[in-house]
Amino acid sequence: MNIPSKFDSEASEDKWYSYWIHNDYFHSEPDHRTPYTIVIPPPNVTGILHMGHMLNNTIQDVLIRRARMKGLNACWVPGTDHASIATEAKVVQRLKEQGIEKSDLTREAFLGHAWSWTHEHGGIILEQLKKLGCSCDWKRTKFTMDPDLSESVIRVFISLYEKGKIYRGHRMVNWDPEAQTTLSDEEVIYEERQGNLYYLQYTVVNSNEKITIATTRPETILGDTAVAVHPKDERFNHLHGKKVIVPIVGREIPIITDPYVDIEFGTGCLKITPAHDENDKAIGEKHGLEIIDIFNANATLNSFGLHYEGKDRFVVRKEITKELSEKGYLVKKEPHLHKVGTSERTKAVIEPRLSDQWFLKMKELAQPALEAVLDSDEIQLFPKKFNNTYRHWMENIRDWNISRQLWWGHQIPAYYYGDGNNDFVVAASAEEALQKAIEKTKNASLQLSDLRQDPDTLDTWFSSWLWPISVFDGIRFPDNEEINYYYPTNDLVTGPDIIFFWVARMIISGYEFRDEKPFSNVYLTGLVRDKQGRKMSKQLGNSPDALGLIKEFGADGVRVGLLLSAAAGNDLLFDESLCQQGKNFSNKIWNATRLIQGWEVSEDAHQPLYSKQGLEWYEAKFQSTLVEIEDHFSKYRISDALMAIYKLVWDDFCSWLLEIVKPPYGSPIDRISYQKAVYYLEQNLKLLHPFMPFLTEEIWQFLEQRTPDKALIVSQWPEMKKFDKTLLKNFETSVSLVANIRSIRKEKNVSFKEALSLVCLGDSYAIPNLEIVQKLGNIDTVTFVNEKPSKAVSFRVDAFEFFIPMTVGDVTEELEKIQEELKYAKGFLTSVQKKLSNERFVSGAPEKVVAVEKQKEADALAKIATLEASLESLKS
RNA sequence: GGGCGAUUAGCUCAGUUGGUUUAGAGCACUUGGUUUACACCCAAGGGGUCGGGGGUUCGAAUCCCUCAUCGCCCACCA
Repeated sequence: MNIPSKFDSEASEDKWYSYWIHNDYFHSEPDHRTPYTIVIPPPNVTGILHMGHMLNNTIQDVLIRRARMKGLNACWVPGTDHASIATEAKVVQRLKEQGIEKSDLTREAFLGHAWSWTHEHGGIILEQLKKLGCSCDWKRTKFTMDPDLSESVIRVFISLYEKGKIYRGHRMVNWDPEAQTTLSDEEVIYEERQGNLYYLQYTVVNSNEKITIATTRPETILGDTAVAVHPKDERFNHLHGKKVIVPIVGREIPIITDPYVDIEFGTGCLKITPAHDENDKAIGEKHGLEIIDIFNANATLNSFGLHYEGKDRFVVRKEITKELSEKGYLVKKEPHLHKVGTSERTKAVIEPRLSDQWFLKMKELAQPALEAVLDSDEIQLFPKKFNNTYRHWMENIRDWNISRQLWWGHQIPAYYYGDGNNDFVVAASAEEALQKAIEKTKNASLQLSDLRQDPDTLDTWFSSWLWPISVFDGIRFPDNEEINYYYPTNDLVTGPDIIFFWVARMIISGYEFRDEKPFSNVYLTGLVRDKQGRKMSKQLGNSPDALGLIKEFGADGVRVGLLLSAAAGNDLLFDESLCQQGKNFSNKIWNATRLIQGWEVSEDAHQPLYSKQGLEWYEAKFQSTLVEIEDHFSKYRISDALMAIYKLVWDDFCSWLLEIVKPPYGSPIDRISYQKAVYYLEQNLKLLHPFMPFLTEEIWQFLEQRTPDKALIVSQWPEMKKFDKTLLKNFETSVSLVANIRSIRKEKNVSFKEALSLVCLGDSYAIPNLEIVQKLGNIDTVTFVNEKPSKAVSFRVDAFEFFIPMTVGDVTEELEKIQEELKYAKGFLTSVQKKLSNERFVSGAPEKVVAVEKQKEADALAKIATLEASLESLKS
């Protein structure tokens, strides 16, 4: 069969992807083999593929394909996450566009809309992953709101509640006024913003004295219930126990003393608003202050806002500043840089708000997870520097606010039967809840209709933290075959941005629910940035269209482009030229195949010595590279592994081996060399396959002569064998000779077509791979002499001198070249001798090191002698 | 405010516990190339006082101190 002259990536991608699917190569079932498992970081169900996903999933695919070829039972579980806030926000948005408010809908009706949105957009991203070539076990696709996974979440909630780990608390939480829900601490991003520090005067009751407080949020004075000063701040001693009047509101509030106040900051007087600041709340509790909440859920002011009622907090900030100024309360306003908490999802400014929420106690749960990473090394993070980040978070872990005021998600299985703080039970169903409620209250007359389920849902991460367990149904059936076989999984590939959200919590849940780690290694990728180092974002429009790239450069090209410069944990500055490089590489491999395929094989032809030498060398080269590659993989240095293969294929295989083996024009190739060339091409394809699955499968299937494996995807990864290192060393000498000859051709303008002679000084020097040198240098005769030829250009390899006879008009150039070499050699010798003449080096350094230095000295001396002799003969 | 990590060729990065050439790779660059796989190519080249300063050592890109710049994470200073 003839191979087409161009590689058609698009056609190949569709063809081989369907072929793999059709043959069920991605599917895994427990068997006698050792499992190798990866669970995908589930993307948002309605999300679309971006560069981060591409990088992340390419790495996973490389790992899983390689594992598959190594004979492991490779299982990559795909799936999606319901992403409560993000999805609910999108659905609310869409409804708004249709003129429907969420508040107009019943919970059931809203969920109906959310599900249809999910069905409409859900899974698009999984289809996109297929375009990339991801070999996920699609039959195992999971969604965090699948019935089995949902049931697992509810069970876990109940079990933690029963263990006393989950409690309901009235706390200051992070309120997102846009999504109108609370957020966990991790979902709040602090941004530095330019604001103002407002200095406001409060009049002391029954006095003309005024005190000045400083605040960044003048609108919150409406909720002030005290002014605090430091007990040791003598400026305010006379005011202890007095009261002041809050401007505009006219409320009298006490002056209290608390060491929390920083004497140095602002005026040393701090207004206390317990409803809207966590510290103020603490001080308020300590001093028994009144709590006045001035905001509605959407951060407009409520009736405590007086004439500002109904207006947004930021509008009020402006307007109240004006009023305060007009009425003379505002002393001054100065610019002030401070951090503002914003919502990770909606970007809205977070409002600290007091409310009843569900919390998970973390301190004890975190302990085994902390030890697994930092003490026992049961779980390793790559790169290791993230251990510190991990430690810091785990050691300072705070209780996790797991309730969200959303409808899209897992509804909290708590059922209220009364209005008291404790009038609820936690149960898997309403019926069960009724039983429990009756037992608890001893009130047999309770009806289902008396129960009211908590309207809140659980934080999305409260379901994804179970992912490695729940996808194998290990929560509901802790002893099932699948969980026992696939768990713990092997590698997790994700971004460092979700190390707390997800990675740490999965480790926690793994130990809590399975008493075992969820995975052994965590590969943390970097962020994909644009060429200028900016984060890729929709607003900047600097995020390339993922599928467009695949179309332009081929999935293989894009994969290679992404991986070439993606060291673990390092951000990747993405540039399309990287994909171009990947595409060029595809082209190179394709053409190498075409070359080999085009050879005519002769059964009679003898194998030339150069082919034999070349193939023997390549065997050694391949093996030494394989060692290197395995080492890179073991350290998760994926890009280094790829680069090693890239050089092996491009330089060693194409530029050297194929040029060596290539038969002269018009001649056929001998059978042995041909078979070996094809064999090594196949070996190369195996190494390449995890990185470039489509191209390699296409070529593999083209080759007539094949190893017994049917498809490359399930072929066997090359075995490591012993190899002869001297072959490599000798070949380097040959390479050096060839390079020198080529260099001389270029300098002297001698065409490659013109054969040259090579003269070697000395009679017994065995030039390694002489036949190869002759072929690649186009050398017709080689002679050994004891006298330097008079008309020739020279070069030196190791300590030996070679000549290429030719009429040299001007010896100046030759002289300069030798002098240059001499200068270098002498400089080198000096540095070596400096070391050797140092008494303390000779006595202090290890013997081996000294011996090496002595050898260097001897070599340099020999080379200098040669060069000087050459100079002499040229000058004479 | 605290912690962590970086700083090596024009760009992106290697450089393993200090010692194999006077520091490497890929890309880019320069020069030459219509040889019968590939110009998405071939060949040959140029390019770095390893951020600055100080120290330890026989020997430092590598260890210590210090300064500078950048990045990330964490933290309740109004």
